[in-house]
Amino acid sequence: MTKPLTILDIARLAGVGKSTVSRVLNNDARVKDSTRAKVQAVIDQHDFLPSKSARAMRAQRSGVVGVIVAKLSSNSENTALTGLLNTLYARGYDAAIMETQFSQQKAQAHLDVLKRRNVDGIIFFGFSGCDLSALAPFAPHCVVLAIDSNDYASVSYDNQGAVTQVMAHFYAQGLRYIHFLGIDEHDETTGRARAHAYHSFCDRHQLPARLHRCEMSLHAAYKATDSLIDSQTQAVVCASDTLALGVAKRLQTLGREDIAIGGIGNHDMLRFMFPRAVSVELGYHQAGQHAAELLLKQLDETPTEITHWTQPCHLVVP
Amino acid sequence: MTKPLTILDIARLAGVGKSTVSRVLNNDARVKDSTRAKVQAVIDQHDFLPSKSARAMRAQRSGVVGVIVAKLSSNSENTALTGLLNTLYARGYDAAIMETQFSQQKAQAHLDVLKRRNVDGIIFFGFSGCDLSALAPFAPHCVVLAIDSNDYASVSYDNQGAVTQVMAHFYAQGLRYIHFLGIDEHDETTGRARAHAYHSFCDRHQLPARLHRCEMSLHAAYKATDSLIDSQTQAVVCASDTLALGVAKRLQTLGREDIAIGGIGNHDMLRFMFPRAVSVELGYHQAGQHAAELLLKQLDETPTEITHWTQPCHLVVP
DNA sequence: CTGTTAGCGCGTTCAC
DNA sequence: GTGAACGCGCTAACAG
Repeated sequence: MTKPLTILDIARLAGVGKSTVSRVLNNDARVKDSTRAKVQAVIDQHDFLPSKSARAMRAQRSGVVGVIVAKLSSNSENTALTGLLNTLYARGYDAAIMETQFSQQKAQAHLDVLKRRNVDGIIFFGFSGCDLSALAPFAPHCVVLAIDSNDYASVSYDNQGAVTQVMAHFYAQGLRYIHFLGIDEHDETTGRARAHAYHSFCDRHQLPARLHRCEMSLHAAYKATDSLIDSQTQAVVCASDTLALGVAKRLQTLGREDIAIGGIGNHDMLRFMFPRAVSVELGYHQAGQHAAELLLKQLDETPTEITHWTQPCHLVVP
Repeated sequence: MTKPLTILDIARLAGVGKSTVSRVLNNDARVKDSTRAKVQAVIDQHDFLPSKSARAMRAQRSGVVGVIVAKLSSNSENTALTGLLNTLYARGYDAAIMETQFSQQKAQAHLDVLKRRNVDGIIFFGFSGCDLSALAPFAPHCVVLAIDSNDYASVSYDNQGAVTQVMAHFYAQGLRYIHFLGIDEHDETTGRARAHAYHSFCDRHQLPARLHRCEMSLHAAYKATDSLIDSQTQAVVCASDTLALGVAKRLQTLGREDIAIGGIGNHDMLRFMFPRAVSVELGYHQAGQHAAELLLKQLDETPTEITHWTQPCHLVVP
């Protein structure tokens, strides 16, 4: 493990000054072609790589964006993350990814670390009960994903549209007894917004509304099914595909496969296990990309206004 | 957005020298308590955070470890990642996570970036067909996960033991016609090692071996089931829980629920959808932790020998 | 115990 | 076109 070369070593080897090497590295036009070639040759020969630490210190920008997610095992989050990373890589940025496990305390700790790292920006995956005010020191170089915010740029999912599309689908099929399984109101998006869209649809179309809530887990949905359905039930719409999987399993066990199932998230597993179920593609991947693009744009040109983007969704039928 | 304070600002504000502030920051004992308190007060008051870029440059170590994974959406990988991250955070390291999507080319590009970032070490999640030689510049500050290597420290899963445990379980139940669904031999671990363990068990116990291979996907497993089983089949062991889910679904459709199912990976979904299936917990989370610990140990004390660790596994029955 | 000094590797003025 | 000199924020070595 030999000590890595510095820009000065290259300069000496090429018989030029430090700054000339620096210019070559940064594609500065003011270098004679022959000199450039000579320097480049030395660089290639030793495959010299300029230190980003030094560059970061000098330029006051690290080329790193901090990404704070709640849970890497979440399908929505890791899908968005993949889209986001590709966009960042393409622009020469790296990501410092940190996981909060839904703990506001960990989020705060991570933000502190990211501040010391001089990250150029932050992408924050919102979760139920998170405290966005901790992002203040980073504004306007941050984007929040999956929740709305008045204070920061945001990319959110179309919770309202997703539920409405599933409901409209069943409604168009002539179904009228459509029940809904959601999660705690405390959750702004998956909990409150989606339940609200359900009620709203029922009102508009004069449908009998019947809604239950449970924990966001397969088992909870499974158990909640019995108290949600009755002999009239024609369809169950769920606030997420995880819930839909739980409900579908229970309905299968009960032999109630006459009941239609709708979910949100377009999870592979739901389509595979219960092909008859419908789901809504929320566009996690694209939302991730969009969040990254938004952040990068903010880094380039200090923004005039706070931007909000709602990711379009679309129904996926068998 | 006011310009962040530097250690010099703090020194002036506290009426001391730069290095005294530095000593306070690094818990150097040689500071009078009263002075320390005075400096700390100023630090707290302005919630000053020392720049890691500068520190990295000075210390020639960035406090960052590069983590290269194949696919964030993989259950095994993101589970291991979570374990790994917690361990790194606890020791004050951050992770630069990069995704290869199984592309060796991307892996190489990521490694180049990580080298310029002066990362202190690398944790590389092995995938089928990956070229470990690209890690050479980082040795001995790297650990590979999920595959074996003679050249680098590694943490691998007990592929042999996992298959053997499932087989032994079925064998103990008196089952003798146990078939196996695997993936391409080209994959060293999930493909070759697990198939080999199957054959080996059959030989030892004089069981008729019947093995098929398919792509690693729910649908492929679903379709492969028909040609794998026959009227005698008593159990199907799968090289992964994904395959097991595909097979189980097909068997359910066929009404062949007399056939026992065994998988590897202890995936939540398998246990929920098919509670009668058995699976093996490979210890992804712990393997991730262990990989991080191994790397950190190597960073502390330059290692004498290349360490290899096989993560113990255990059967999970209903 | 504490202040002063000298770099770490690089980019960016300035002169030449 | 090119090189020398300076400074980014911090830590280590040396004085006091």
